[in-house]
Amino acid sequence: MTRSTKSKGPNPIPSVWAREQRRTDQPALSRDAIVREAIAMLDAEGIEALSMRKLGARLNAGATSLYRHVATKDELMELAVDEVTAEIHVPPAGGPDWRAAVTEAAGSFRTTALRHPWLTLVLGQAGLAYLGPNYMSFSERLAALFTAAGFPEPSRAIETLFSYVIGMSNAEAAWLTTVARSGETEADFIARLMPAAQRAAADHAHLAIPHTEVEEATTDPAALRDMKFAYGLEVVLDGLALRLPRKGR
Amino acid sequence: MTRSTKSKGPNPIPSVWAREQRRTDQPALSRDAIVREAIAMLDAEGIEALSMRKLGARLNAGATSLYRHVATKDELMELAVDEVTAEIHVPPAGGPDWRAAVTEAAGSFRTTALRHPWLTLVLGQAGLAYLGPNYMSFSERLAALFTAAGFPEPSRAIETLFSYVIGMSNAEAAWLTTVARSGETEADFIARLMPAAQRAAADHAHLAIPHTEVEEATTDPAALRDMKFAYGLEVVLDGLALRLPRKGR
DNA sequence: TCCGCTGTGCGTACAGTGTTCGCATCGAAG
DNA sequence: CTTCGATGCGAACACTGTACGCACAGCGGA
Repeated sequence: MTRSTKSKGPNPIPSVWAREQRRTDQPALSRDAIVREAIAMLDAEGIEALSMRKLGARLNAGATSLYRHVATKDELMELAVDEVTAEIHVPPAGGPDWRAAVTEAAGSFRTTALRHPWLTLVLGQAGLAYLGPNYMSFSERLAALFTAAGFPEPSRAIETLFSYVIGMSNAEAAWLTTVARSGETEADFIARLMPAAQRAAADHAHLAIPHTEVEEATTDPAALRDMKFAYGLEVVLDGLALRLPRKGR
Repeated sequence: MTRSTKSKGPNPIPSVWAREQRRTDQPALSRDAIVREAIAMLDAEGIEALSMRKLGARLNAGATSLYRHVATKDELMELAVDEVTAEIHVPPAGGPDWRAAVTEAAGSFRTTALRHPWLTLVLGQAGLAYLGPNYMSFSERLAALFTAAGFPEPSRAIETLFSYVIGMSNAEAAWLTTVARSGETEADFIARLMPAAQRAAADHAHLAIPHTEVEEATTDPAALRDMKFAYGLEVVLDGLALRLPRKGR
């Protein structure tokens, strides 16, 4: 008994009293808490800053403890995607103005994608597997909307529209991520890069940037982005409207 | 001299003769060779299988030797993107049928993106920096095409169209990557997953998959994808055509 | 012929990553 | 009180991108 107490253990003094109580102030480790914190980290620090160790640290837990609630990091990302999908608002089907409803849904997707700039990246990385409940109900509501609008092949129309919406949102999110990393405001960032951009475009006859656009980009870049998105959205909606069997306008 | 020859060195016998000649059979290490091999690896093994060590090994070189020709892995990816961009064919501006020309350019982008399924991922990851020469000339040719077609704001039209094209291609590329990882043919993969998909859609009234589509998906899935892409492309082009000042049809 | 220089390859090392394994500890059930 | 399943976690493994400094090849000039 008087043998040296193998002092290699986690506690220098192997006494029950020296050991700290289990912390119950923190809301404990649970799948939901993990996903919530992961989303917060992704939003704040970007997609490549999220590591299981850092996430564990923020939850006052060891890195490997997370694996009791989540099979793998990829699965965690799927859960995060599904969680965030719930933020997208799709108006109920059957309203009088299908274009307004679809515009609302598309805009809601965009603002969600810009609030969580990693969303479209993760969505694009895995071609499948996103059959989470929130994602399913999002799809269902969209399908209902387009069916009620009278589209003979609603899934085609949805695929077309959201290819545009996702593509555009993804580009915007990537841009905003770059801006955020620079630490400057968007307008300052643009102003600083403009000379280089114009020098690069100098050799190409058709790439000149009109003065009015330079003006707006350095004044209210967010408004310019809003307008660009709205423009493309109208284009796609116009094209889709032509597929409507008469009278749907 | 009879002391034990510190056998920790790279060569067991530290003799000039034991050392192997510098290999000159291999075409030497150069930036171009590195980029070419990187693209080959990306195409064959996917984006997350590319590591500097494996790439070095394939070039009969040490991992860190690559850094003499390439500043960082991100830079290497930019170079790969630009290299691959040269494969996209954009018809010359001023032809009689702008729709056919734009359709050709969009289709060429798509096939390139499907041949290199990592393209859209990398494109989306960095919002900027892709001002490589090939990418610039690609943009220039597109701008020329849309300007000649008579669009008052060609950059808006291009942005709209390619948001759709990139969004759609990205989704397809991700899907094909998933299929490839399964080791099955696309049709088999679909057939195996269909029951699960239908079970998942059972609770949602508007998500049923029409029988004709199930039929085609399990028979000639590539043709179905072609058709979906073409459908959305026509939609967008119809919408764009409405912005043409009269007579452009 | 020799010297130094510059460009190139690379072995070693560092700080990180996702994930596995086995041990310690807990609350609840028998 | 004992037993058991669930949970936390330290250590370890096989990787990753990349900085650093040494070794050496070829070359221009003395």
